[in-house]
Amino acid sequence: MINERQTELLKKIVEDYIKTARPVSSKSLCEWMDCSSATIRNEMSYLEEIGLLEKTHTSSGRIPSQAGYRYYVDHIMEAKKLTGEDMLKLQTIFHNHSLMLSDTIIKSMEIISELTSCTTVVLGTSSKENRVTKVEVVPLDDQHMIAMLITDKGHVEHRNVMTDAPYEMEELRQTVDIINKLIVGTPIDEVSEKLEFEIKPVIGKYVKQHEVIYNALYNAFHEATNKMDIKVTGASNILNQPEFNSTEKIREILSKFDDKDFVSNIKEEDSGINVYIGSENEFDDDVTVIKTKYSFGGEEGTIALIGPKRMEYDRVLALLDFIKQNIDE
Amino acid sequence: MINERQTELLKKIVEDYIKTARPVSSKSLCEWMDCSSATIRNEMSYLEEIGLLEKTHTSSGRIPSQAGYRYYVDHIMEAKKLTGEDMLKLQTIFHNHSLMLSDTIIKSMEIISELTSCTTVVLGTSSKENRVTKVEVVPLDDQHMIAMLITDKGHVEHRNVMTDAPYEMEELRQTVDIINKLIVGTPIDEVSEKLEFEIKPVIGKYVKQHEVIYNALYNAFHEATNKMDIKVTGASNILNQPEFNSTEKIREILSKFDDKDFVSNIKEEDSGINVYIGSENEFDDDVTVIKTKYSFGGEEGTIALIGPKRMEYDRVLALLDFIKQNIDE
DNA sequence: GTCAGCACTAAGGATTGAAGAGTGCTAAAA
DNA sequence: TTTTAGCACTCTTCAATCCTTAGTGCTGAC
Repeated sequence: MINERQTELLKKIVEDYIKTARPVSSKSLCEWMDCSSATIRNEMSYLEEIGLLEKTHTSSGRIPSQAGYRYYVDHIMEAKKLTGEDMLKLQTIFHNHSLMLSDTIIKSMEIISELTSCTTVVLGTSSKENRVTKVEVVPLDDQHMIAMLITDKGHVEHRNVMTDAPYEMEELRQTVDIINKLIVGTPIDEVSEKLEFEIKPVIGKYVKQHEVIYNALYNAFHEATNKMDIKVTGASNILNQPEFNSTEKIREILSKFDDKDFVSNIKEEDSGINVYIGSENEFDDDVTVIKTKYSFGGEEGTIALIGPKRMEYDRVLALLDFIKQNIDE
Repeated sequence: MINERQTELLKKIVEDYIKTARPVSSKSLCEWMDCSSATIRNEMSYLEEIGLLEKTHTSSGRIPSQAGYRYYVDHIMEAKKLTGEDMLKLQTIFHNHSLMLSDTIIKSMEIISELTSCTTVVLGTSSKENRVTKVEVVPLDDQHMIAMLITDKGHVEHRNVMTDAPYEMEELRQTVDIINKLIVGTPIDEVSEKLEFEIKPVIGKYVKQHEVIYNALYNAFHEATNKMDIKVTGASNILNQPEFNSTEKIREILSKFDDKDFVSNIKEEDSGINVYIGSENEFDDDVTVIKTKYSFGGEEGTIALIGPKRMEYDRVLALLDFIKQNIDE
């Protein structure tokens, strides 16, 4: 479809534009291509014709179109090694073993956000593979308690619970015993169901105050097994990018970052590292979203990076790849 | 210092400016004050002379100066009741008892942020009054475990821990038993100390693998008792305010919101609801910070609201007061 | 296929002019 | 002594205009 020289040219234009954020003119490439600007213009107009380049106005230089970026990412760009500097910054975090995995991920994404002036998102859920290891309830007073749920993969959720009426300690103990006997080993996405249809009747049989205690605990565990952690880091870093210089655009993008339901849509299904450029993503036509799934033990989630279409694809991919590798240890 | 008519005038100017975000002209107040614009100009120029008003340029209308806002807040503004609408939106949250307190606070601050187009901050710590109720450790495999610490006021912290070398289950159990026997009742700010100087020697005496297990647990509990929760909500809402219409300003403010160390400085010492206008706060000369301490059971923290100096002080104060009241139940 | 040359286009910046919204000041009226 | 009408003056805002500059497209020759 496009010959070698055109490929080289496209590569150069994409990379120049990524670096400078200004349309690339034919003249600026004369020296590099060792020919006149007219020749380059001929090639450029061909690349424009087939949709890989575009102009911002009739007499401007060329910038890559969405398809141009796509072609660059798919066919031209070479995988890059991390620079020593980038690697160093991340490694110190992964070598700090006292951090929880989720904190490690969040911290590294913070760093990536700074390194690349993009915004990063970490979506965590505990996966279906998690099974309940233990349920623990610590009473506080006669109407409050803490309910904890621990899974075999090391995930912990806890909720402060208030009952609608005072309860008896002994009855609470009984209830928890029953739950523990019946629930251990249940995959967490089946916990609510199991509580309602299998465990509730048993409790009803043995415990007097079953209504009050069961309801409170059911709510706590139901919530705990259905929550999704969302962490957006470095939302302001993306403002360093010259394309976000209108307050309108900023408002638009940032309010999307604030919208949890919207952000949680970023969740990735595919297992590789995938690049969604412009309209290919649901987020905004002016950004590129790069995302990948991770899973370690029972923690499972998506990490994503959001930046201008004009982003350093090779570097960003190298960084994400490094993180992904490290999560899988 | 200023007579009644001047007070009325200042009040009107502040409130008009808060509403419209435009300098208030003498002519626009003629009808309201039932006199000519010249008379109003005379009064205005006096208020300017004593520093309560200022102009944006020689022939503009007047806007309140920082001192003007201060005077308004201290001497003129009347406490306002919440409107039914505002109250309704908040009440539904406070009546949902299945939420943890901290979630309730965060949710209500989200709503306030939206209602007022300000950004809100919730800083939570578990106070010194929290005492350890129980320490629980759940082993995952021979090098991983979950360490949990529960306080009498219902605060829970947990960490996934990895030891430097494999450990024996039995030894872990012994260690945890010892810790539990000695640590219950300790105020959480003394936990690290107690572990190091009183508990470590005992463990050393009875447990073979004490180094490996103790170190891992010490790190977990040390971190857990020193952490501070920071939650910034509605950072993008503040962008609706017309004063934040330059990308420079936006960048400046938002990057401060992203800086956790900076945000944690907002912590409030005083117990009332306090208003810090412009240079009175550490945040930025162009904003007002309103903050107050809350404490409920052992949870203690600060809630703050950050917006333009031109904010609806009466409404914001009423909203914060309502939350404060509700936290204290 | 490459290139020099030229006509053409749009953006960006500087300048100008007119309109509008205010003020300050002064002298007269109340 | 306070209020007011009137006027000169200041500054902002907006649109129109002009110039410069950085590009392109095209053509015809090499």
